[in-house]
Amino acid sequence: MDPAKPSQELLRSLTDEHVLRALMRYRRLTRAELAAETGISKPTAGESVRRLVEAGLVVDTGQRTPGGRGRGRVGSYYSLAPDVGAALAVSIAPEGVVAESINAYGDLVARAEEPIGRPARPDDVTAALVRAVDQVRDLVEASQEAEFRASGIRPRVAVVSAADPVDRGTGRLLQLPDAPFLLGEIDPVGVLAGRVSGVVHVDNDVNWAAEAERAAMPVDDFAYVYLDEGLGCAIVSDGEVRRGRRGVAGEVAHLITVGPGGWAMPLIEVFGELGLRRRNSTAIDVDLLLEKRPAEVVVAVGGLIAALATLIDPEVVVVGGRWGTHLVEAIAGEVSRSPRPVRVRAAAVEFEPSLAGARADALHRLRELIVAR
Amino acid sequence: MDPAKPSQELLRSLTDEHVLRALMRYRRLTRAELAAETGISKPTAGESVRRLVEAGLVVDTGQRTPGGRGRGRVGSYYSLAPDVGAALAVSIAPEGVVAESINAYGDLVARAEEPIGRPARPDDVTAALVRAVDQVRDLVEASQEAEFRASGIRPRVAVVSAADPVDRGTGRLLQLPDAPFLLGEIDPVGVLAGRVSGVVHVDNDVNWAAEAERAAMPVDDFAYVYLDEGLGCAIVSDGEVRRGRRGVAGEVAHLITVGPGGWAMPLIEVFGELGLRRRNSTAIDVDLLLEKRPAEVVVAVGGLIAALATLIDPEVVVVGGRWGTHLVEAIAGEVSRSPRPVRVRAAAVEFEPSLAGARADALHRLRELIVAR
DNA sequence: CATTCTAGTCAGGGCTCTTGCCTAGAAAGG
DNA sequence: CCTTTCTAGGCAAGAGCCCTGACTAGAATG
Repeated sequence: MDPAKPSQELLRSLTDEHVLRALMRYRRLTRAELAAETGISKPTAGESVRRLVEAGLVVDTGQRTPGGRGRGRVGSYYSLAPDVGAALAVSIAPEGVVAESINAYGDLVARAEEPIGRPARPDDVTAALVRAVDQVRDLVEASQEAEFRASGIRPRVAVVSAADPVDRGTGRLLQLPDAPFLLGEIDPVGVLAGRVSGVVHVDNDVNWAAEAERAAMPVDDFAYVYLDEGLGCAIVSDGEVRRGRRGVAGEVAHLITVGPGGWAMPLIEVFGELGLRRRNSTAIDVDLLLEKRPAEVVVAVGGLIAALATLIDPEVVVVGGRWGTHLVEAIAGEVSRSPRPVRVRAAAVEFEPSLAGARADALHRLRELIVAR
Repeated sequence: MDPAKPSQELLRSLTDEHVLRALMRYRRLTRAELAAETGISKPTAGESVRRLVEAGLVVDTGQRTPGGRGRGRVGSYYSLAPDVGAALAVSIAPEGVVAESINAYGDLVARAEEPIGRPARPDDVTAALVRAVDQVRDLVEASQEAEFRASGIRPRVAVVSAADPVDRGTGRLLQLPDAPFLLGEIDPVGVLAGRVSGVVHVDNDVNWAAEAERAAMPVDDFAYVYLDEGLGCAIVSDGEVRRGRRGVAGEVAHLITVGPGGWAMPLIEVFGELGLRRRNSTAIDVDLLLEKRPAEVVVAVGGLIAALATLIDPEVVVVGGRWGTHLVEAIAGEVSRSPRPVRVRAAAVEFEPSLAGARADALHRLRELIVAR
């Protein structure tokens, strides 16, 4: 049965959920403010606060409404208890690992960055991941503010962005045949399992970048094309990132497009054909590409975007990645001359887009955990 | 706010919804059976029945529990009131129009078929649509069973399948440049608006066929490739048909694939190149194609499926349509030799797949209307 | 020091759900 | 034919949740 079973308990839990969400949003509220904010009556809101304090989810901050509000009785501010916990957001890229601890308000509690030497070997990447996460834990532990100390040491949930295809079922990084594979066979779930009390959720960095883009703009159907050392693509349909069966939707290296001379050819081979792949690596040589800016690359990407436009009918195609952002205008021009033109523009979220998406999801998951009990 | 506001009214409506859904499923139940089935207590279930009878949504059938059940007091059977209404499911294809009236149990109440002469001109199609729908209404009206008469004359919702691209916003048929366009500029919403008391929902026939396929098998991510006079493709991701911004996701005629001689070329042009398009029409000549079975067509479809596999990562690609079903094995063989093989099989729903999908959606929408009040 | 004004509580009441018991009434069995 | 058995449905009591409206506590204002 889809709809929840009707019961008084359902009502009560709904009330508590409203109160908790209001506190997540406004950080601290008096009982009266809670009632006004949630639309619940004052006695009911007060009763809910009493329950939640008893359950340890909400605390009296000790703060009182300041005189500045005018006359009247002073109110007690309540907020979420420190031990509702924190979430971990991690970005793993060839340049390095970034780990952040986020509390239920969405505040950044601690952050650590660990560079990775070139070329990135799987063991180095795993080691950097461990160092970054442990450093965040230490930072939280050393924090002066007691409220953070209790909450962040062992995150309740972790969300990881990785710059390679990720298996949707296992969370492991996946080497697809002949496609750029930047990090190697990392298993973030295994590494983090002991350091997180709950779920470790891993996904591809482009999917997270698309998630950040989605949150930043009111478009329900778009594609995010990521053009950097690796090639990536994320699909947002009906307002959600669509990952496909195994989670490798948008792994476009093998998409057949127009190659040099008009031949049909997989996208990744275009770069090989033009001598734009790094020696001893499947990665694209971005510096060389930006120096030469070959028209063939623009045409090939145009073929990719035409395929996206045809198959998923996006409102707009967002282009990101180091060389993607540089060539976005040439690509848009190429697409506008195709038989099915579609709007093309550069990504709106420019700073750490993948981490931004992972962070937003980590916050969302943490809040769900708190509300669900 | 996402979660519903807690209130006593919410509980009551949830109870009523449970009762209504149980009646939709089991057709007739006594109060005691309703309580057992929904898990709600007897007095509450009884009270809900009283409310729903008063609201006119439920009626005492007059039937009583037969002695066959053993001793004990006889119970009264309740079922949905006849005037909860019916839904209309319509399929518009070049061969003709089929219209069906469906009641809230999912029973076929009436059905009419109207052929269309070749070639199908827009006016003929619209006329056939009108005739079919009116004939269904007359059949319902003439029905001996009073219960159907009251319910089906003016459907509460209509779901239409059309064998051309459909604009998601307006429900109109959409001519895409140079793609096969079989029916012409029909406006089913305009035609049916006066004949239906509620919404008229139109979508492409391949999307509906995919919907029927989805209901028939436990797969959340697949693509449905439809190969007939027109070329179509539907994408099911995370358990739902994804239509894209305008609703023309999967209009694959212009997808770039491998053409004769290895040249990159839009899929539809492959058929022109091979002389497989009908004279004075954008449609594919299916008989000729099935006679010649050119290897180039299999290769071109293989390119389409490779693009689908790459971009949306389906668990399986389902092939339907007149020549698709005949060539499915050759296509599967071609795909299995590609660098990203994916399972390919023929569609499971063979009889009127589009109508089956539209019918299921019509039923779903009708039930939602009844439950929502 | 009286007034004003707000946070929080209390009292009363309505509604929904549940449990447990009772009644109606037909079939089964002697 | 009468008693027993057994189930559908109703009734009564009670608990829980939410709401309205009134009241109390207590600080700032003037």
